Amino acid sequence: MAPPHSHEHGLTDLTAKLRGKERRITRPREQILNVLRKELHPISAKTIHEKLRGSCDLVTVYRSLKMLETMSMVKRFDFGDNIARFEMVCSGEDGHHHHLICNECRTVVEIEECFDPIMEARIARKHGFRNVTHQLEFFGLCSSCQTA
Amino acid sequence: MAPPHSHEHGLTDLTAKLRGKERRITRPREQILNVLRKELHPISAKTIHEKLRGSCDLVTVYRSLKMLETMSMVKRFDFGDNIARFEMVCSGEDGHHHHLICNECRTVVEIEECFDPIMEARIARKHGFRNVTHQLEFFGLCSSCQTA
DNA sequence: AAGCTTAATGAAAAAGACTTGCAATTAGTG
DNA sequence: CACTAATTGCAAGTCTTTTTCATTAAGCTT
Repeated sequence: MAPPHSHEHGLTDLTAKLRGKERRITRPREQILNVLRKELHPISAKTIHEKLRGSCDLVTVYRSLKMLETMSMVKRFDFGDNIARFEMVCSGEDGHHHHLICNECRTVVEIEECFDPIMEARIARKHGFRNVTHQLEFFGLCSSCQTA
Repeated sequence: MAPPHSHEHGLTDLTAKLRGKERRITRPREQILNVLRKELHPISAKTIHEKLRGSCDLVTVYRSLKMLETMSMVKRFDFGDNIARFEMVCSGEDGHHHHLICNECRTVVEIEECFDPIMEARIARKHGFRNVTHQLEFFGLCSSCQTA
């Protein structure tokens, strides 16, 4: 049984997910997942590319991330600075959680609290929407940046 | 007494806010506020520029919006597509609210429900953050797009 | 293990949102 | 009316992400 947030998703899962779906397991995709597996917080395509130290093109990172996102293996987050950041989805979970970001130093903290799902369901029903999810991020000043 | 969400913010408020602050009331700024006043949902700089039909440069729209944002006269929203959208802040309010966006046709619905402020305060305290706010948007499939 | 089909990659260029530099303009003051 | 500094327009630049297309290589099939 995998511990929660273990980020142990890897080649095995990739193989399983891609099986039968005219999709291929490639070097760049493995490597990108390896990088992501070690990260505790969402990182950008550019950062991933840097950590890969030129072993594949930045364009491939973008393409792979998009593909992995449609396979629900990574989740995209938006911290309001026009840079998409990605986190590996733990196997068995849907990757839904939120972050608290320092406006000053951009430190990121994972948040376990969530918007009330009952309220979300009510909002969906009220407006006739289906498959409603939400994107929620918190912003503020971390303790270090309050004094500085 | 202004009705809630009346969007009646205009030249008068602009004058009041800018008074004494080495800032000027200019044609483009008035016009941008006029456009924004008529809108029910957040719109992008590009859209504003189009509605102004070339009466000022797109760059000026960007600059004005940034300025109006620092004056708390408009609020920036982020619908996850790397396009900043702006809404006029109703006088007397802080403009804090959320939206429900259709993933398919991009229809926008204003949401009055909000994330529990007590929970937000707890999150802030727990991690030693101050001045914590949140960005919350809902995404789903609107009724029209469910059938299509 | 060689061959084949087609998905995936790299490299360059493009797209798109937004910013910056700078000379020309103009708001608002005296 | 003149003057000063904020604001504008235009061009060019930045930065993230996408597209094009020829080349490479996954993963069957035999």
